[in-house]
Amino acid sequence: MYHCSMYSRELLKGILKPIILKLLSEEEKMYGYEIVQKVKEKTEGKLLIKEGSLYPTLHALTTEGYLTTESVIVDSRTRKYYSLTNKGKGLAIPAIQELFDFQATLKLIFGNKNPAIS
Amino acid sequence: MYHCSMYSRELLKGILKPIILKLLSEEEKMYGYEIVQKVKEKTEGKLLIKEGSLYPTLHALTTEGYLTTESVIVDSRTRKYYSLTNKGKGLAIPAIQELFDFQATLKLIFGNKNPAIS
DNA sequence: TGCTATACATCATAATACGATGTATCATTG
DNA sequence: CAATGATACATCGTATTATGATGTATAGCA
Repeated sequence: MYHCSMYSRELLKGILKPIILKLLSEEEKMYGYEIVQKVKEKTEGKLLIKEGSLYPTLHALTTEGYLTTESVIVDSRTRKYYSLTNKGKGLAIPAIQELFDFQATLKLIFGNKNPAIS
Repeated sequence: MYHCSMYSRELLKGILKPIILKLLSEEEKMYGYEIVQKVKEKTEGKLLIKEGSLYPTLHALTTEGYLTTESVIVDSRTRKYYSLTNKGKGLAIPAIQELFDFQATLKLIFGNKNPAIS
């Protein structure tokens, strides 16, 4: 079997990068802590991004050229704003589409709520 | 931060076990190859379970007491049927519910198809 | 004869979310 | 005033797991 899922291996494992890309495609620029709060708010507390996941991922996306950063001091605390580069916007579109499709595919399997367990 | 997502770490990484549990809660008993085909069929070819993933997972679920097996020879080829134990049914219900919720939560973030990229 | 489908299996690897841990400031509250 | 919790960043080792590669074997078809 040479061929794979329509969905990349990364997607099946991880939804963090797509989430970041999705939020940044809606918000222009955001800082790490804000992303954590936004996801919490959007998902009604059901999805809590961990710092140990988020910051390394933001760094990775930046290193790969998908994000740029801008540091701002607010109330003596550092905020590191992230925004999509053009390359990042190019990545965001298929990534978001992919996860949208993935969500729809899950529904094909898990759509009906009540399992038929005898 | 002591507390986690509503969703288990396993879920965020893997959807294979829930898929198996879901199918076996609908079908009574299935063999490995049949599961691969069923997922392919249900998802219109978008999700292709790999043998390298499926068989080890079936073995693990069996070892953990969630599945029982029954081997049958059909056309000189072995079919190993798997079915849920009572313990397995107990696992299936929350696992399916969890993935159903997860799917709905993804929709909260990725629900609107068109990203607002300027 | 070779290819595809059926049908099982194992193993090493790569990817990544997380827990634990650390630093630092500010606001609140007993 | 001291303690707590929220804000805000960071790093690192670990555990988990889907997959590719590989192997065995039968059946059917071109």
